[in-house]
Amino acid sequence: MRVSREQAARNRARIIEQAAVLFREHGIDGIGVADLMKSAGLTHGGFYGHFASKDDLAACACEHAFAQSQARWSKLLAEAGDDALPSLIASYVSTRHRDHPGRGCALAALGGEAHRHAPPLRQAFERGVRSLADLLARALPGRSAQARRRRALATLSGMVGAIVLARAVEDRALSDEILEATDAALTR
Amino acid sequence: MRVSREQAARNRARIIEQAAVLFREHGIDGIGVADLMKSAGLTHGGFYGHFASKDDLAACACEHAFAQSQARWSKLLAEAGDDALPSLIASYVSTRHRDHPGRGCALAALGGEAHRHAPPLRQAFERGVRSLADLLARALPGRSAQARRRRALATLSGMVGAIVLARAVEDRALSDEILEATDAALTR
DNA sequence: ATTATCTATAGATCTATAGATAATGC
DNA sequence: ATTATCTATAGATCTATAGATAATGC
Repeated sequence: MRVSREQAARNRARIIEQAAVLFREHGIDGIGVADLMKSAGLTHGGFYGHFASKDDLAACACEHAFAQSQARWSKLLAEAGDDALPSLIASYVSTRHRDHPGRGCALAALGGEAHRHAPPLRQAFERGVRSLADLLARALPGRSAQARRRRALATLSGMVGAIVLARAVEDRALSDEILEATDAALTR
Repeated sequence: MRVSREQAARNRARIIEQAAVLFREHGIDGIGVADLMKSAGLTHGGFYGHFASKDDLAACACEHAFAQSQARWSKLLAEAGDDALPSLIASYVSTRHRDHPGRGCALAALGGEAHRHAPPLRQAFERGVRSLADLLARALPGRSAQARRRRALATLSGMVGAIVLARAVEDRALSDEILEATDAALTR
């Protein structure tokens, strides 16, 4: 049963959206094409009409996830006035973010496996790091643009590392402690 | 062809050592039992005489990797005198570490996928975080033990995040910049 | 006799493709 | 007629197990 050209485009967008969630939750190697398509309400055979390969979709899904993060960060930074940066950091280094990888930052969810995948995916990660670091740099204090950029990259490292560690440990109390300590250090 | 009890114990140790390298390089889901056994010079059928499952080996391999990190950190901290902490941080947040995940920190290499595995593995990660944070806390300045512990957890977040991000991006210059900026911020 | 390892394979994946089907859009 | 999707499957994995083999260790 064929659908309209518009519906096909919506289907493609839905595959990407669902993949962006499921990849972040299970890892790129942790979920198959059949399950991705099922979660978009399609059968797996139709996949290759939309994407050249699973890695092609993975790159599109990461691009999508980074665009969402960028939009969210921009909005938070524009809204929050003087406390913009601390409130962005607090919302990133939070139990809510830790507990919902599917809707969270792709750097934290998939950063560790990015280097094992094809160039398009790694390039999506690079653009993601650049754009998110740029947003931080604009919001950070600092004499020169270079000093702000350096602080931005270091801050991003702390944010990503805190979520990775908080998700990795079993004990909730230790996990909470990692988040609190990192938040305090970065907003100091 | 059977081997002696001692040789079997050495074989088991070699499987764990090799697995600790290969898991950090390829991810736990990224390498199979057959390849792990081959790299230890054995056939895959013998695997289940040594371990209950692949996840059982993964927990042992992470435990082993953390023990190595702990030994390395202890040695660095004991040797380096006053500059102990900055030199530990510099050796962690380095291009050398970034470029050799197989011999590097398991938190950076496997932290992102730990939460998708069985409890024994996550518990190994928890013990790893605790022991490495303890070593940092002892080397950090700070009025109270609690303040040192908080600074230790935040420092660990920054170290792990820097390696994750530096490995994820394609461009070497950006990758180097992430490491330098994080090193500078953490040793400031 | 026990047991560490080997060969062989079952059973369950997973990516990708081939060909059929049926609705769109010229 | 074109094409988006479906069914079915090829071919390559991967974990785990069963049974055979051969050397150790009582």
